[in-house]
Amino acid sequence: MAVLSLPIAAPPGLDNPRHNHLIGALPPANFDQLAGLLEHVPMKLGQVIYAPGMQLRHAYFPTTAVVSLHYTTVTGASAETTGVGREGMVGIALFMGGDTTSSSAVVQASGHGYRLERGALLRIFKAEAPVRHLLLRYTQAVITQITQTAACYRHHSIEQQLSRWLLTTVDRSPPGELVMTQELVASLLGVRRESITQAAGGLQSGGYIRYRRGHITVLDPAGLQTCACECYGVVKQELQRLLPAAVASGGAAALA
Amino acid sequence: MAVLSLPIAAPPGLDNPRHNHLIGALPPANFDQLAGLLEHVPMKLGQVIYAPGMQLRHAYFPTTAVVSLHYTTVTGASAETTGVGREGMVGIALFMGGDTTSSSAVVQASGHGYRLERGALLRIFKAEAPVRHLLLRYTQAVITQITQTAACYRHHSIEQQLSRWLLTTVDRSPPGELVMTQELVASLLGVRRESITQAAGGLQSGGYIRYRRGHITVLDPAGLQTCACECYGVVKQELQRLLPAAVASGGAAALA
DNA sequence: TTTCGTCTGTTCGGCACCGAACAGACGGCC
DNA sequence: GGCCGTCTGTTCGGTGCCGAACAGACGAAA
Repeated sequence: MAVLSLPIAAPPGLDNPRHNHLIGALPPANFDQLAGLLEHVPMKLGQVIYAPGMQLRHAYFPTTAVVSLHYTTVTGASAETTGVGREGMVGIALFMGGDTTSSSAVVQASGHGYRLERGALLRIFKAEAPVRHLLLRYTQAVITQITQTAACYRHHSIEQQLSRWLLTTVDRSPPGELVMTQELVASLLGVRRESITQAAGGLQSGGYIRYRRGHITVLDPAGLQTCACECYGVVKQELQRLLPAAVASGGAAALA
Repeated sequence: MAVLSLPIAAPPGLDNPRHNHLIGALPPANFDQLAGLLEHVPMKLGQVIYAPGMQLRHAYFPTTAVVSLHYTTVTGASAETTGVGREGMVGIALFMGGDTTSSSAVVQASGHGYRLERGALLRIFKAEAPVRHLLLRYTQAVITQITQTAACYRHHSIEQQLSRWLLTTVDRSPPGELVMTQELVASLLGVRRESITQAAGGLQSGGYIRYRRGHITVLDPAGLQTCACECYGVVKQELQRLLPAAVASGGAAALA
């Protein structure tokens, strides 16, 4: 995966930890505890947040960046299991007690985020029940996402999966077009680039999306949802059920 | 899925909560707290522990039964995302805060287990840090399993997946043959019954397994592992790393 | 404007798995 | 021992995706 030097979406001065929905959903007292400990970080396309077995030292809370969590097989093939944008965090394994995972986390769309040092996270997770509940409910939502991804990989067509992935990624990203080559999308979904070309061609001729050389725009989210499998709606509804306080800024498409 | 009336493996009198590895890994003080609250229950093939959206009232700790957690699509197709035997528990959503899931849990091999009422589980989860740590580390292992299943569904052949599934299921079951038709295995893996017939035929002629009308015996676990993908080893190793105290009774095959 | 690298579109054969239909065989039950 | 339901084996065509190879097109940089 090539590391490009793209313009960063939001200038640091305008960014704010509360733009991350988990941070924004914290009770004021807990937010004040954390505010001074959060470190603003740029997150660039291709940057590896963690690799399999790597000891995590920080949890990351994206504001404008999007991170892909995926597993790479011994033969080099890979498949995304879930993604993280402003609605979530990277580094669940820290408070679950494992400290590492067999997956990797790579930045899939450049942007910004905030990170929190491991010790500080564990301290507040242990001491503050509201924070613990928030993070555990988010983890439950992540489990739903991975579960749905597994079923989706088994039963749904590439066009359905691409539609779902586009809708989900738009929900996680700042408004506007996605900066994303077909090659990258293919490697995230674990399929050939040509298959994405074909599926995307179909979606484009249907008027749902538009793309040109690495820039994808979703024109008709509601229509795109009719091309997607149920997985998009299931995951989104579950996130809203589990974290109502954290999803104030709604996604692109209404629920089915 | 037909509900058969099969002979139950272990007579209740000989069963013991500690046969479940999570219960067995509890510190003595916490075990004593729980012992009187655990209710011994038979778990019969096909029994639905929970369905999507159903409010959970108990967590289940199998001793000899095996439970399959799977998602069913709107078109009726299904795919297992993880399973639970004596190494784990059913009902993670209770302490994660969601209370329900979009998946189902169905008994895949008859046997026994113990169940714990929701309120009691939440009380001890909240009050006892050692119990909390144990259950969260188990949850982390489950996340690894679902992640691996997703990647496996994407990239590995049915024969590899069947090999992995057999090894995993043997690890979760009491010693001896598995009572399991090809039809049932197929519905768990989300493939056609004929595909299982073909893959199982290959494994049988290789001398790795033997089966006859619903009874499968793994003859050569180590050999079977060479037919399986890496997923089996990854998941097993991660379980051992996260829950060393709970995996005293080792599985069928040595790690690669 | 020209060049060149990257990204996208297209084609061809091949394979794994699907869908449906059917034959045979085991084993419980009367 | 014989019946019958269930489970297993086999076949056929169809299709979705893969693997590889190559042509064209956009756009940044010279």
